[in-house]
Amino acid sequence: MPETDSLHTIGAQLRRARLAAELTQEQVAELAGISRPRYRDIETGAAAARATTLMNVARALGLEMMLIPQFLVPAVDALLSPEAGEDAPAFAPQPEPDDER
Amino acid sequence: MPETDSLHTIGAQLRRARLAAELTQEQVAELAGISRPRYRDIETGAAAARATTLMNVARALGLEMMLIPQFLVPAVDALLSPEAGEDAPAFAPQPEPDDER
DNA sequence: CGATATTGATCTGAAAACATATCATCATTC
DNA sequence: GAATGATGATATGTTTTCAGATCAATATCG
Repeated sequence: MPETDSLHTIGAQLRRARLAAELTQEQVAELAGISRPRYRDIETGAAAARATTLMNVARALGLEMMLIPQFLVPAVDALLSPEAGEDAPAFAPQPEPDDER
Repeated sequence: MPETDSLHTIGAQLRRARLAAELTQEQVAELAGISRPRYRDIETGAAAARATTLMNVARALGLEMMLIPQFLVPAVDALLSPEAGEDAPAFAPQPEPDDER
């Protein structure tokens, strides 16, 4: 069970959110403060991002990274399933200046 | 808002889950397949883990990493609030968030 | 057709996450 | 007080993420 599966799952989720928001890879990368090639690798599952990078990318797409107790995952999935694909309502791409260096 | 806040938030969450499970840092590190110093840095928020590493750590603690649409975060938080986290009965006694419909 | 936009891909080099080893601190317990 | 166990911390070296640049493939459109 290579963790490449997890990477592809995350990437697919990001891609769906990105297309739903009608953003290009470059725009998401810009919002998340990373380069386009890097975002491409994350979205295609070619490479793992850092936790902080993934959080920035997720927020740029109107998503939030959360740690859920495993026994509550079904309940959360139930919350997600009905309106998972809702065309994004008020989603505010904030410039989010971050990433020290 | 530096992302060190995010790291501390995640770390605190991991620590709470670890103590609830009565595991040592070394045991969690072993379960997650990383070294103890590395897990310590993650738990204390001293350093960011890779997304894959964070997922392995989370699973070792009975947690699952999920990407939640931001507008659903309050609902998920409500699910988590009662007694998030430890000795898990097969299903949670949900206090029925008196949410209208 | 030619121009533009989006995405896929590769290369170089720097920065950060990793392992491993070692030592310090602070409890607890004998 | 000495021994044990858990945690904090530092140092060295390897691996991987990252930026930035560049080029190719595939649309889409005037």
